[in-house]
Amino acid sequence: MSQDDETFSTIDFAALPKHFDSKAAEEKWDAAWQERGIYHYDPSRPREETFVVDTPPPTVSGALHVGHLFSYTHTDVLVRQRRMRGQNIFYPMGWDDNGLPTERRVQNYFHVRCEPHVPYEPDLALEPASAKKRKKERPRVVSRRNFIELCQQVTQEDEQAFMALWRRLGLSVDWRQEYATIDERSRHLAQLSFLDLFDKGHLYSNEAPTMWDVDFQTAVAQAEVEDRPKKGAFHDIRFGVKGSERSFVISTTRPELLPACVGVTAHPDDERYQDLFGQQAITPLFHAPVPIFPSELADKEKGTGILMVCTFGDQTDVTWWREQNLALRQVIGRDGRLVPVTFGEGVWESEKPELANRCYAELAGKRVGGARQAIVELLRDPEGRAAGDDAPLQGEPEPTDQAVKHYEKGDRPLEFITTRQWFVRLMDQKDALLERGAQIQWHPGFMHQRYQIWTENLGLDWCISRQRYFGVPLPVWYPTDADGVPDYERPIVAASGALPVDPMSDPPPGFEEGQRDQPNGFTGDPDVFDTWFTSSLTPEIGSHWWLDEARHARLFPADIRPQSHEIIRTWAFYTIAKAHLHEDTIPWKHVVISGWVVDPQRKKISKSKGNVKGSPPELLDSYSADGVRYWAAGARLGTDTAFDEKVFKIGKRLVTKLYNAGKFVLSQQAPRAPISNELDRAFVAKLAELTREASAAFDEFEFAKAMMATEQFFWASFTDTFLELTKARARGDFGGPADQGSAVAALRLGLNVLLRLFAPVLPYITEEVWSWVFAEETGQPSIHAAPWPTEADFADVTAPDDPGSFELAVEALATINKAKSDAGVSVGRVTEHLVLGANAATKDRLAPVWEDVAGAARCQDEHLEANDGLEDGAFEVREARFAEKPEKK
RNA sequence: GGGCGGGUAGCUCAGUCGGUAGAGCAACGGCCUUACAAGCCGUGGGUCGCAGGUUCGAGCCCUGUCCCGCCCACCA
Repeated sequence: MSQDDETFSTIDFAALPKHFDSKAAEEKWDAAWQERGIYHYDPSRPREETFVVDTPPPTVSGALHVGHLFSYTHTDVLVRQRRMRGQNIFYPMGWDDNGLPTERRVQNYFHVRCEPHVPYEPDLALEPASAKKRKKERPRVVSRRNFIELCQQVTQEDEQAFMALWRRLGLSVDWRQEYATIDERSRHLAQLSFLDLFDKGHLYSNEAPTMWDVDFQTAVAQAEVEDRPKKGAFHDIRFGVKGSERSFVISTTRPELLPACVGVTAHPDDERYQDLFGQQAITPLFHAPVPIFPSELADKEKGTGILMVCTFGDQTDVTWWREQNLALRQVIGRDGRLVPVTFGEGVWESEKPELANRCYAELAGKRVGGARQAIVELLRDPEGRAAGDDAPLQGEPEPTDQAVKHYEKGDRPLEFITTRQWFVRLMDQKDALLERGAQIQWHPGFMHQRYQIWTENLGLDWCISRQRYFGVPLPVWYPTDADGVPDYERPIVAASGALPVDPMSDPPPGFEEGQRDQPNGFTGDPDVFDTWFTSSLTPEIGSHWWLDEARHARLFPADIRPQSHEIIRTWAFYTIAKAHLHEDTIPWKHVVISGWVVDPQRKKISKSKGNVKGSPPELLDSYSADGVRYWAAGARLGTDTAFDEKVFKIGKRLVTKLYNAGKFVLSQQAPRAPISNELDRAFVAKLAELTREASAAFDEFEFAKAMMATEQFFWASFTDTFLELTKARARGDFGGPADQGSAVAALRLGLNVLLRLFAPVLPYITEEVWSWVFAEETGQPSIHAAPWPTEADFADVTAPDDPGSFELAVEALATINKAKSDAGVSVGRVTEHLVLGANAATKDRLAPVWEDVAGAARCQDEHLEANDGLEDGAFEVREARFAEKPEKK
């Protein structure tokens, strides 16, 4: 590098490698950025200068896929632009290692099973289990605390790998702000959240029918439920009426629930059944008398219009059961099998207990599917009838398509099973939560509706307890009476100073460990939280809510929550609910929703569908981090994007072009001079316009628009045109030192500004080129700490005399190039003689930039002629003679 | 069943206030040109899903409709 006051400082062109080594640059610059701490959050700066990101913690249970690269790049692009605008960035990274996927992995990896009731082993040291061991030996039983420690051990390796990938992708995360959803602080805050909600009266526990997964054997929340299409069949079954010859036919898709029938209902206006209301129906096979009542919820058009109410077939059954105060006959057990019961005893009323028990013996112990087959056979036998002469089953089952509720991670339909669970009251907060949603800005705006619809349709309080082992324990114990029976109505909640606690290994306040599960002692609640109970605190985990009030005040509410749209009903919704219930506020100002990466068939790319194309490391190797980021940044928020390798290639090409253009511009030697030439000033005016456009787009979170405008300008207005037009003058082929200096100054300003406009999307190549000259010249060692371009960058350059002179020069050169193309000669061929026509006005306007056009066309003898037949701004080559192809050396 | 988003060149996508349809890639033709052949110059390519309506004028606004994707819905 040479430098003095008289000339521009330049690079030695020949000293730079011919090709840009992106992988080496990624290693070099990542290390430099970490070392300089340019991503560090500065707690001393005020809140209004700070931009707080509530980063989604990726699940640490598998590998990251291309969808992660996509959406995390979006956030990073926004963050980098804000950083250049001078904001103090808080950009943490969390790891979601809390939940079922990790639980499964740890079980497999160490060949262990968690059992909350066994004691903690402080010195437990396990090795990964061999395949042989997994096959031959029974899994080792460990305490919940040990299980959590094993999890942390397993996830640590993955977290290292994830971090390496994120850093290579160029995410400008402050790694000092790392957290995991199972780490001590997250457990602490999740339990604090429980305590606070408990104190405020937003929590309750009760024993009630809850959606239950029979495989995982846990309660699940409404948000974790999805409908799946399933083939079912209507079974028409004849019921009797007590003390009457009357009968009626109900239609059901779940005949196996017949023993659980506790009522019959029809619409109050249904004339077919009005005479039955108030009477008792008799079920076939089990001959249980059940009340017949009217209900607006019954649909006259569905089935036969009259239906059986069971405990429990669906949510409506639960409603009827509550409203009508019906009996509870729970036939399906927690494992999904029909439990043994005896008809004629207790709630299991029957007018023919002997027949009922004989029939039920065919069902007991079977799963739902088996029981259904068995009961259909029983129903074909006239012996079980409750009315009429024929068999209870009327005709053959009629196939139908149904939508059946499933746990999103489960395989079998959910059942409603009565268990004791903890709930957060949300049904009384719906209006308030809708109002909170309206206070947040959603990008794109229509995503707000997803939130609204979900909130409006919310039908249940939030069930937060899970009968799993790995997770954050509920900080609750129950006192036991003299018989050792727990009193669930008087829960003992942990003291806030003692958190985090594990009630299965820690005693509650005021008790000794020796009193555990003893009469007049206590028992620990073995359940853990729904993972969303912790995940919904990510803004508070980042801000250290309650643990550091001053920090919390500076970081909460956050500015942006980036996330994908399928978890609006879970992550976004619960986070809003928590901030509302805890602090009576919104958790963030903006929600930024990325779309999905889809395959050419428009299906979401996911590992389970097997349509994942390239692994992230492969993509980064093939196309460089900048190339991958280019692809991601080209997608608007909320819009799905096709996985298209062509786009990665274009990104890589752009990186190469920036490298080459940078080398060229920064190796031009010339006397220092202000930007004075007409063409240069016209170019700068366009550059200023681009800057305004890109800045405005970023203000609206529209990074794709900003990048595409910059890219368009870079090729069409910089490398292909301005650079070609000024090349000869920059070399000093004509004009004086002022003209030459003006050209080089404008080229450098153009490069400098374009690098900064590209920097949020292409952090590596822009930093590389920036480092050659601009870092020292501007005193900004990193482009990522340099200011985002503004009007101030162009303040010293006076406006062009003719704002259209740049376009005229481009058009004139294009006209000459076309003549060369038509003549089959390269644009580099010397033009020995040229007569260019334009109308008089256009000719006069072109005059100030004509030398540059002629220089770019390599003219030796050029003439401009008036030709009033042409339109304004149009040119015509009237005479041209090109040099012979030079001899090859 | 309700709602949201999309449908524009072979492909991926822009399209501002309603004012003569754009870019890149691909294709085709030419070019080794003192930054770059990982490049450059040029050429062709459209019933804007379909049908109506409003308007002097519609890719854009209104109505209907088809297709794709997604979200939601009490599954008798």
